[in-house]
Amino acid sequence: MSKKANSFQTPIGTRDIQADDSARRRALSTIFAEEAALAGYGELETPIFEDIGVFQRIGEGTDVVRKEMYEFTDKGDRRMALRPEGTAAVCRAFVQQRPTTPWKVWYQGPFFRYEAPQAGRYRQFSQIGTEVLGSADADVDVEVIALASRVINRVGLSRVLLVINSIGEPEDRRNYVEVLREYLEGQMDQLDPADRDKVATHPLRVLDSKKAATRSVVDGAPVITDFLSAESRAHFDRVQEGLGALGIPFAIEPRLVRGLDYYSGTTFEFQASALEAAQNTICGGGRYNGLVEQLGGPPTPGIGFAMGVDRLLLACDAEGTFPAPDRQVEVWVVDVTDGASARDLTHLLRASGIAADRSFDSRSMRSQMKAADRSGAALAVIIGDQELADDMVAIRRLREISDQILVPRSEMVDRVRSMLPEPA
RNA sequence: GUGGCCGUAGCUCAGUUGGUUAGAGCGCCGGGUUGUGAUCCCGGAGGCCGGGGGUUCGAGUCCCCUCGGCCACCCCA
Repeated sequence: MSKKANSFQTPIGTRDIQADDSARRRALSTIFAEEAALAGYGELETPIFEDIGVFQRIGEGTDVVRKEMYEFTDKGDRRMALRPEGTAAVCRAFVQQRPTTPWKVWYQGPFFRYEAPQAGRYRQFSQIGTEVLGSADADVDVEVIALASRVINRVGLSRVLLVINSIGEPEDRRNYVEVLREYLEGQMDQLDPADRDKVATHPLRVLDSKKAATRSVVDGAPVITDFLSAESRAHFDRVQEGLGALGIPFAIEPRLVRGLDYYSGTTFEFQASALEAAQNTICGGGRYNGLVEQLGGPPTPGIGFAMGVDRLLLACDAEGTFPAPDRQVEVWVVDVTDGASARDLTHLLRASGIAADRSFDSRSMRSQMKAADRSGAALAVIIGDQELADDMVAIRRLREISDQILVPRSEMVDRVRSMLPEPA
């Protein structure tokens, strides 16, 4: 909500992500990094902003470049844009660095799209993804899909559907689009009015319309899979065979078209059925065999996917899985003298690898004990005037009724360690 | 960009047909005899009722504008 005129809040569609949420995101990114490393992928960091031309290559006709980019002119009069997605930047990096192929990378970070926010959609959002450049082998498609699948399984998501399709090579698609357009033009008056002008500009987009009227027309439409060349067909068959061999369930969806113009060949999406919301695609990707060339590189096949972190976590919430990790401290140091002991002992505990915290501002013992209890710490280390004078500390178990023990200050770390429960 | 719903304490909300100093729960701070928590009891801080304008003797309550939030379309992760 808007506050006083002289205060600020996050821009529309952005938010502050605090402790529990950020810890969860870090955990997800750790899982992803592990799986990527197991499959031989290295992390690639590209700039948050690039020359706007890099992103314009993802499709002059797409909304993403037409009206959703955060564009600006820098002080050197260069036209720049905040990155709206990851693939184009990875291809730019490939062209610039010319690594040996196959080049297998993964990336993570914030992306930006100027859209009206809604469930699972923000202006600054977070994606984790991979790209493989330089191999047209269908087994790469399988490997990439398997990686996404592994991550989805590891966060505990079970109600997820993998749908795949092949939209063929450009020639296949041109033939298909021609037939599709003819079909749609013949049924123009049956289509939902909102979809009619797409027939001329983006007939493929009509296929995934949500309008009931349009859907019934689309149900009878010719399917792309009937227009694939023998080569595309064989590739797609090999992908299906591979997924079957790895035990990854999937469904073929001939109407699955993806929104970015650079896609060709295999396309796929993981859809979370736990999400009632309109944004149930938690991961989407596919092949793009012409993008590197468009960015000034040699003809190079590529494939990759992007996972929407925000949506993935929404799906986890809906399934009640992947809770935020514990970030409780193990020991709370209560010091009712002048705070110097708390200062020194928390430092000592931390240096010994034990998570420790304390109260500040000379709170009363009662207040400090309350804080200790609330913190979730298993133990309280207590120092009063008596302990200080005797060079001792009291250690008390929290979260249960117990007596406290008195130990020499020099033995504190060892005693604390022995009283702490085994790390999980 | 279009449409629907909504905007009262840090959080979740209540505020009767417009009527005196705007409430609750949770949270926070302090206290319940001098140094001990999670229960209980007492007390306290904290709101120009998102902002601006209007109607009225009087507006958190009605009207307009604006900003913001949520959701949907569109698009996409």
